[in-house]
Amino acid sequence: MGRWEPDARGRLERAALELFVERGYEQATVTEIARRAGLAQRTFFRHFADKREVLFAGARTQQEYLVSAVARAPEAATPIDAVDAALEAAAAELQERGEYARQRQAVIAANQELHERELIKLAALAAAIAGALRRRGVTDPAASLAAEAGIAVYKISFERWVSEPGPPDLPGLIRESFGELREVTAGTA
Amino acid sequence: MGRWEPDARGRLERAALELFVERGYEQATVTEIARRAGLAQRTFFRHFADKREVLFAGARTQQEYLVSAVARAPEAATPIDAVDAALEAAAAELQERGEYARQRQAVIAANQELHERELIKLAALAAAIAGALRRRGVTDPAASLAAEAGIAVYKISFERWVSEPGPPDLPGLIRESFGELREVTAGTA
DNA sequence: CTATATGATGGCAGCGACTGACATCAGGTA
DNA sequence: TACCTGATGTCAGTCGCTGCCATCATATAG
Repeated sequence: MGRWEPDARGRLERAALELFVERGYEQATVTEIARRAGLAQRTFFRHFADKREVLFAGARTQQEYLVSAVARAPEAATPIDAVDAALEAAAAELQERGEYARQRQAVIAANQELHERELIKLAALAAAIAGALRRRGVTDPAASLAAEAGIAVYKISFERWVSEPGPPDLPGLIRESFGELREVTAGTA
Repeated sequence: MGRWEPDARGRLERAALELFVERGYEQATVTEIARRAGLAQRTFFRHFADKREVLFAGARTQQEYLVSAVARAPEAATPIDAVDAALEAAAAELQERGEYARQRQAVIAANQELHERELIKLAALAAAIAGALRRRGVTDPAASLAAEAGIAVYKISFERWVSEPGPPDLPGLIRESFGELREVTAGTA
């Protein structure tokens, strides 16, 4: 075997998730993760900006997917419907890697630092979706509001999905939550 | 002067904000902050869990205020109206310390770590508001959705408030944004 | 086939955030 | 006066993270 086994980045991601599951995020040092992947600590930080980032490598792909999904929604769709459709599509993708997603989410939920990182990724997602809506001609603050509301719906739906025992379909939960949001905001005043 | 000057915590908060404004969050070390407050580095970490937390000391007070404001909303108020009223009241309080708020927000906006911490504080706020709504008899997921939607409105309104040159009233911006959220979510489907 | 350029990696020193353990001091109390 | 309690100081040590330079594998030029 040569000095450079292929897919160093992927090996680091898998080694990290393994160690985080085995003994928790804080108890696993970067040096250990790198060693398990057959690499040096210094190399870890060449692939990931910091220790948390190793769990969020897929965020960029997900964001690009969501943005393109918003862009290709029917021209007649309202902003909120475009966001709904995009999130349901992304949820369907996610659900196929259900086991990985649940394991990863358990690690994140057990650690505040990771929760913070997740929130800022979701905020970036909201900003990207708002941008996609503006490119559809939606003006602010409607674009930002639709995007943030969509992310709120996604957060709540995802929490219900991981917490519930059986495997209900995530897209369905998202659709329901959008409906409930409509009822909640339709109030008086 | 005695060994223990009063209000060590407050001195640390002020020294930290000063240094962050002067040369940025990352360039200011905890040791420097403590020295400017006339204390040792170790004492800083007895008052604040970590370096970021020194900027978020008021979050707990704000959360208690919001929860009680939701609790004392008229019994007939819808969930979203209760959240609206609470946020407008909190915004009025905040606006009185407008100069401090803007300075603090500038520091936070310039640093990603601080932005992350702010987001998790807002998420905690949303959870607390949802709890207050449940105590009013609102069931989930309506309670969570109303709370998250409210926080989304707050985020967007606050951003507009700090970015705009003149000093428009923050409560008014929040009220407007709730109205726009209603229009956005009222879409078809 | 050899020399060289390029990119990925390793090793090391060092800074700053954070923590545990122990000593010290001010103020109150028996 | 002796003691107790809480806030602070000091010190050593771990870990995340970075800059710097050496090293190795592969590709390409010659």
